[in-house]
Amino acid sequence: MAKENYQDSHLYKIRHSTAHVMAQAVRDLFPEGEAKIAIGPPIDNGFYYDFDLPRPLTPEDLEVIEEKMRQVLSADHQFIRRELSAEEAREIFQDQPYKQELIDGLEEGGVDEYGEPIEETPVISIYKHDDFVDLCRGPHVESTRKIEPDAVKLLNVAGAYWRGDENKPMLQRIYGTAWENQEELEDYLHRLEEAQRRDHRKLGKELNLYSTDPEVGSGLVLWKPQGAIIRHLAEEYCKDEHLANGYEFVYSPHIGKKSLWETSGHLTWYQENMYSAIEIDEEEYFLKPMNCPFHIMMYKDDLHSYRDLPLRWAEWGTVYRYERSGVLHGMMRVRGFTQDDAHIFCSPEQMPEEIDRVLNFCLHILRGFGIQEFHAYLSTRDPNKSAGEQDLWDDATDALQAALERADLNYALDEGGAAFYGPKIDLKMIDALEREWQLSTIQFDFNLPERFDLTYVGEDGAQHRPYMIHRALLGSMERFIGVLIEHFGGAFPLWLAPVQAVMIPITDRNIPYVNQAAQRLREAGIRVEVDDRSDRMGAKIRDAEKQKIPYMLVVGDREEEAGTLAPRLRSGEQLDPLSVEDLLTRMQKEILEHQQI
RNA sequence: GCCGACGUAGCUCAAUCGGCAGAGCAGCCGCUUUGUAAGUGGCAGGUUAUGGGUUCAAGUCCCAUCGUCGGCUCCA
Repeated sequence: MAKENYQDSHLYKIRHSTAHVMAQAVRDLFPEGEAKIAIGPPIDNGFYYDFDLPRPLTPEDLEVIEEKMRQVLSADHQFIRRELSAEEAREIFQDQPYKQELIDGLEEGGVDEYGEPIEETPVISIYKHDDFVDLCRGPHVESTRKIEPDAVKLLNVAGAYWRGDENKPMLQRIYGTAWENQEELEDYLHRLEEAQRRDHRKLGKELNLYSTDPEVGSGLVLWKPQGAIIRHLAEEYCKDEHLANGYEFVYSPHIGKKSLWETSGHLTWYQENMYSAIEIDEEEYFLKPMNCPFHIMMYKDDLHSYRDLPLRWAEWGTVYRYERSGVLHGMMRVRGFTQDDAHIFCSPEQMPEEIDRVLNFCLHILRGFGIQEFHAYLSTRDPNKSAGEQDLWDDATDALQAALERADLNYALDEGGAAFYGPKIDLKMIDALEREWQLSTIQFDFNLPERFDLTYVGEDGAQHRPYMIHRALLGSMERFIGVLIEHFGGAFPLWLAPVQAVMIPITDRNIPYVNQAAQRLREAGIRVEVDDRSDRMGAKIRDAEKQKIPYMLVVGDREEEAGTLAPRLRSGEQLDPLSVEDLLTRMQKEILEHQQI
């Protein structure tokens, strides 16, 4: 739903109004004046409200609050708007320090009551329902009667900084959801449950793809065979495509001397995200948080002519970054990960075409994995923290924008969101719970070529500064496979499935025939297993379904006599019996499909 | 890092008020030879995350550490 439509919708008003009712209920849970209320906007799929309370809220509190809300909602309390002066508002909210701060902001102008910047001069208004008054721009439903009590549910309590600033007090945030009717609420809760089934952490365990261990360390992923084969296949496909698209591969070490990271500026700008120094022979080394300095040193090892450019150097480079403990998340946000990194060195003239190439290559790769939907962002310069000449920035930003438009991508502008060293395009995917994860990034760098004094000899015989583009298409193997697990809900397409087919003999009599057929498939490169346990077929099918194996090949006496296999797909669909050769043809065709996009 | 919740067998979970650590699945050993989502009997499996404390007695209460989850902040 487009944001504008949502903000004008009835549902938006319902959620906004429900947030007020929740704040009222929370206020009533505490002695007068002890509950300080902050802000409570509608969000996608619900609303929240932030409070500063004398004690932490418990799940039991949520039930009490919900019950109180139902009482208020089943009565007919009008939402009444009134505009007033800052002076009068301060009087009304005299025991509410957070509201006082909001009123100050509104009076100064330039921000709305949520602290978001706005163009127009804000009008200060309050909304009152029952005995609860809140500073609010609205809009609201006419009356609490317009909200269905059975379509409201409080979900959880979380911490949130006042005004999103980690130097400000930590408040308690209650998340809730509200819908037009009970059926919609239940649909939503059902969708949430479904989404949780797709969580890569859950599937990672069920499908035995990866693990982590406190003894190894937080945010360090152990790729088990079933996960490693998926990664291997993904890498193999990508690497072949890189070679076919004008890239060369390089390798670089995992550590580098302190002086390297001083020159690159990482020790100045990035040290808090780096693992601490390793000292040996009175020399300090650091684990690499990025691959760029190494690729740059390789560039510097030779004298380059304009005829050599562009150079496209790729590396599946494993980097280590200290991520704060609270941000770690399954495979999606980790401390050690392998980027499908590349650096492109080109002349200024080549730059627009290179950007185009990279973006198209990126889209090609993602489509090869069946990924069609993502959110594209163009991040532009923050004048307060950036290196490089403005006209260089303008050229680069124009090139990125032009490439996005030529590729016919919808994108959002993230103004001032660029890194200090250059503008960028990011592609983000959403996970099962609609959280965004950045995968692809195409970044300009006006900084490192300067710092390392990179040059090439131009047609004119003079030294010129090359342009440098950092890019990662999958982002990191950890995050990408994590996203992919959720994208497919664990049911990987045939080419990526760890086990592509399982042979299911109905009786032990059929095992020799089945082994023979399996051998033929294996020789043809199919990853096949034989389930020769003395279990019933039904149990074997159940296990294969749980492992989301694409092909179940049932063989009983009938098939054996006819020289066929009876395939069942994981969708439950049963195909007509096929000979091994016909099955192989079918599977091989299906395996290659992803490359023909 | 911050706020909150949580941590019991490989997995999913029980264990009343602080009073004998238990089940299903998975595993192993049998029996069963099966026709499209769980055949059946037995065996084994535990320093209740780790370390301290309170108590006659701790999975349960307290403290610390580690880890996980939900958010926030961050994400060159």
